[in-house]
Amino acid sequence: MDAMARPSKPKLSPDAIAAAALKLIDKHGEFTLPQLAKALSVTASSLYNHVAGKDEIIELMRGRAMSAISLPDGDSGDWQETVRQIATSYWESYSKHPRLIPLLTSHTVRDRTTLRVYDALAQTLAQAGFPPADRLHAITIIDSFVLGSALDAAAPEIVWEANDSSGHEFKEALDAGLQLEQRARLTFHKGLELILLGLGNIRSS
Amino acid sequence: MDAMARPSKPKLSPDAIAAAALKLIDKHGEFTLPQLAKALSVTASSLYNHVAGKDEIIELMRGRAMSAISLPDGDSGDWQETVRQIATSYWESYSKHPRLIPLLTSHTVRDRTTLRVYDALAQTLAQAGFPPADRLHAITIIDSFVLGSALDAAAPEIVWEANDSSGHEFKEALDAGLQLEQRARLTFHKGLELILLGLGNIRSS
DNA sequence: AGAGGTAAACGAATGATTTTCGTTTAATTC
DNA sequence: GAATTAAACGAAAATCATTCGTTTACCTCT
Repeated sequence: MDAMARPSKPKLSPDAIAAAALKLIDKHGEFTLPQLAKALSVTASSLYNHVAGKDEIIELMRGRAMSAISLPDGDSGDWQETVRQIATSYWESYSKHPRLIPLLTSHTVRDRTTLRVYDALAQTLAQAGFPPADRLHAITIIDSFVLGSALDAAAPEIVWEANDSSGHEFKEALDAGLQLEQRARLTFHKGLELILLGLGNIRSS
Repeated sequence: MDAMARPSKPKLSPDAIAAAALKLIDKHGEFTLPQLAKALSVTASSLYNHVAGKDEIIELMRGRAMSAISLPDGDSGDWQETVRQIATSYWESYSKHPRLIPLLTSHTVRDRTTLRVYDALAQTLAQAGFPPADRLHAITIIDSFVLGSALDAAAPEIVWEANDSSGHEFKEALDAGLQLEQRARLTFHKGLELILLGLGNIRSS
């Protein structure tokens, strides 16, 4: 029982690695391979038996977040309701791990399940009568807003910490705000409604 | 002329460092101190005579991007036009260096000029009659969308590269798109108009 | 004009990180 | 039962951010 060689049951798996990494991200906002290895009671080099490297671990975490998005099965008849469900689930999934987002933004998408979301949106909008060009605009607008909102939720509160030189109009607005978490959710929904309304107007023009 | 000690004219300055770093970001999407030092014909340790470290260099780049945003002087009377100008300038500034955004998102804001933009928005909305709570919502929605849109411009085209398993509705939408650069700008403006319209409706309700 | 202090470069060294490689041993397959 | 594969380890290389001591130019004060 001295030199640990191959164990009876594998101690690692891509999924276990991703889960442990995500736990570190949630707690510290970052992770290193030594940290991750220690959390898994393993050496850093052992990880390479299951993943190609750090980049792949990040992609695995993206996959976890994206596959948690629930997409409607059939056509509900109300495209706005369908888009609302997709976008909300999208946002909620990322908001559960806000500190993961900065990692993802500096990284090229290689994940397969990611496209699933765009496909669902495209299909819904197509059925609603959006021509191809408008479809792309709508998807991009929604995607931008969801990502931006989630990023906003990830940003530490200090971002909004008004200093002495800032006008009272901004301070006043800040005081009216709720806690960060509640505020982010409420603002997202307000913005989403606003966008859905606007998209409806565009379609019928 | 052997051992380079203090030169007659300083070879470095915080501004020169930030400019060189930004050039590296634009080209490679990242930068290391050895790279940066080589670009400036200097050793890495010399940088520490002008900046506190890598974090401060990133903050300097944020400052460059934010101070490039032009804010309207007085009240134009049309709050929507004013917000449009601010948001557009905001977006344009970041879109000139799209690959900088991921760096900034994983970083706490320490920059002074950043608040200037939020202040201008708050002031404009206050004059337009938005109560404090609505003001915060509006600012957050705009901020989220601008950042998300700029991030979208930063994402490499591969993000949208539909694979075999994706539905034809999405592929069709992609084919209708222009080049990445043009499309990003057009979509941003469409989305912005949509939000401005929605904010107007909210206000008068 | 000379002296003392500060500024700004360098090179070397430190500690952390990602990644690769060779070795060992358990499990599986023929 | 022999051979191959899988999965751990430890050691070592490459790169990075940062610190430190040294050297020398510039500036100020007397």
